[in-house]
Amino acid sequence: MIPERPLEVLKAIVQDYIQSNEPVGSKSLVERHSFGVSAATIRNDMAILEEEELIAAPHTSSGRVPTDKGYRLFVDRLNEVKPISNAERAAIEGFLSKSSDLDETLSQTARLLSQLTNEIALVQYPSLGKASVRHIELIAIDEKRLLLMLITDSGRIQQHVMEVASGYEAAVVEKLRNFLNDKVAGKPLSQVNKTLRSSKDEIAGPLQALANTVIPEVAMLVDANSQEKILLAGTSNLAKRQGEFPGSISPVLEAIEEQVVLLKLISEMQADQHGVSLRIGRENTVDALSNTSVLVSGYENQGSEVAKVGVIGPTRMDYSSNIGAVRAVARYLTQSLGGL
Amino acid sequence: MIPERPLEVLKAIVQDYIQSNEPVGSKSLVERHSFGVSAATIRNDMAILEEEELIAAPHTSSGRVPTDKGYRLFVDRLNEVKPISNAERAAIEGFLSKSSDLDETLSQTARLLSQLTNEIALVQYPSLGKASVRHIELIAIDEKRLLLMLITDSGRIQQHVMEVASGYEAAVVEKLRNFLNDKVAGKPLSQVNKTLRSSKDEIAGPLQALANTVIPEVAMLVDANSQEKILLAGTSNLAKRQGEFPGSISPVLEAIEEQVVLLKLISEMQADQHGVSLRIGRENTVDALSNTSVLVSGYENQGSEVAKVGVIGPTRMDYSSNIGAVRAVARYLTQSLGGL
DNA sequence: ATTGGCACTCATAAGCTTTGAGTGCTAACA
DNA sequence: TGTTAGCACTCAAAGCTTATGAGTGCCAAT
Repeated sequence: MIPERPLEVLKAIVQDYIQSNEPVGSKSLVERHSFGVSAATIRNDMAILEEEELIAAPHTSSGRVPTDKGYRLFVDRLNEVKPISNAERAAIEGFLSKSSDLDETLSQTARLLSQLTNEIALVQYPSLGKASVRHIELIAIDEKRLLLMLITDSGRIQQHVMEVASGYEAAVVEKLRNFLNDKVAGKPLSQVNKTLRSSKDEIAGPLQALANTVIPEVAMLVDANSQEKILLAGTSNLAKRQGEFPGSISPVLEAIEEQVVLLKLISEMQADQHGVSLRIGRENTVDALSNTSVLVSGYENQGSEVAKVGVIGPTRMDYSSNIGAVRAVARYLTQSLGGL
Repeated sequence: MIPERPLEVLKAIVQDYIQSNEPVGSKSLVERHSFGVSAATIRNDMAILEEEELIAAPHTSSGRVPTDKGYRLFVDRLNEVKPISNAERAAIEGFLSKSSDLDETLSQTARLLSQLTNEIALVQYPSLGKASVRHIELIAIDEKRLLLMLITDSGRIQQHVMEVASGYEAAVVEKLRNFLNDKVAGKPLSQVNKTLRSSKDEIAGPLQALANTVIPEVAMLVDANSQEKILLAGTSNLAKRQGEFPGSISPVLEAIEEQVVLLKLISEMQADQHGVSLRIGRENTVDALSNTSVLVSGYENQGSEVAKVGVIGPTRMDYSSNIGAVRAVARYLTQSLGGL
């Protein structure tokens, strides 16, 4: 087990390094913190930390830098989450109270979070997998076109315009709409397709033709929309921190823009005791993100988690503040969704 | 007037510089092109070009680099637009035929264009200012909530969930929907609010309470959605070209993420004879974009231009290819919208 | 366990020289 | 008049050397 003081030293190293972006040495440590011991003693402690691979020296004789493992221990055991300031709280409340629909709310949230943290913010759209159908709507647009809508209890609304080969009567459309809603309203999305398939036989007479056109489209909507979606904001924040990446930042940006990769990554992340989930450096299975940390928290609707919100930045990020910000934004987002 | 050969020299300089990203000198010019004259002669021509501020020397004795003015002359008078390759055409057709709804189509388009050009792609959502109402829909979600939808002929669908203080009856909702559609269907958005305001008096009896709640929301939807919106893709393409920007790229990214700025910029741009519009370097009024070129083309729906699509990249971009790509994508997008 | 002392390391910065692509100019040439 | 060869000149970039200094590891003393 690592004794107490070396852990304090690690904490100091992480804090100083996050602040200065310079490898931190024993001398500057004793100057900035009151350990009550000399630099030589700190050096001994640092040797222990290096032995444990919690810190590393970029060059034989330079200061030390936390490793991924060091950041991990810092976050898990040494870090106190910094609560957001009143000004920040006010900013969040002001921002989120303004927005009206889901799209608006989410994109505002992304902007807000990127401003609060100075990192790239990500906001996942409420996952349809966990949602239920609130309502299906079928609207005649003109003689040959129908608008099909799928509204979920998470507030997400999906629509699709479809061509109908032959004309149709308003009454038939009405009937089909009622039929569909009877069958699937309230049902979780995952069951919609099955339910519809098994009740196809119940449809008779004039409804049949239209139903044959519409039902596959409903299935398509459900499937297409199980495709998750992520919003990003604040890409320029990464560009500012160029220096913290060994090569170029462009592979990082590429990986982030590749939604599939990101979605897979954050879907694997489960909240810890702080209510957030964090992947540090190489803990991210994605190679391009080996110098970044991903920090997310879930937000809820109707009492259950529907998606994630968080930030991506260099491993050398201000975990204390960012964890606080992400948590706060997730909470306010949950709250704000309740009002939609 | 500038004589013929110097113009040819300018053309060669632009081409070589775009290819190599190195200031180009007289010797390498005569090597790579067959001017039939010696390097000394080319030097004389280059002196003319420099006199006209079409090229400039980064340092007293280095090769020359085109100025914004030089690029401008190149694009306007010397450049042949390179038609897209068959492979590219196939890619465009493949991509766009797949997509179903507007959101999907536009975000696919952005990705596609960024891949074709290796620049940042931008796609503006169809402007509502120019659109008309196709349909207004009012749907009961549950006892206290209504979903209001505004569908425009550009295919854009806007929705808003609203709380209704008191309960209401289905028949009333139905009546109000019909009333609204009678009044504004087919009307341009810009007239919706006025029309509704002036016909408020016609509403009587049980409709009135609900109408008083709904009509302001319609107005809000119309207004909120006159807000334009831009999609971006391929931000990482800029990061790859770091070197071509004097300072950091982050001000550039910031400016681009600031939608208001971008919208203003592209709204000022009017198509030229090629069907595209181009701002080179300082021609962009935005300071942060003084090292970038913005290239856009309009796309149409229902026979009239509804929004723009284009790319942003360093002034040293491949204008020949990019103009071709942007034009092609705009054309296919127009085509694809017709099918939605 | 802690400390002062000390030799050692090595990235960084500064100063210096070399290199070479490229220029502008001039005088000769067609 | 337009073109060319020749030449001195410029200057960024690359390479080299040296100086600096923050920081280390280790050891003997406390």
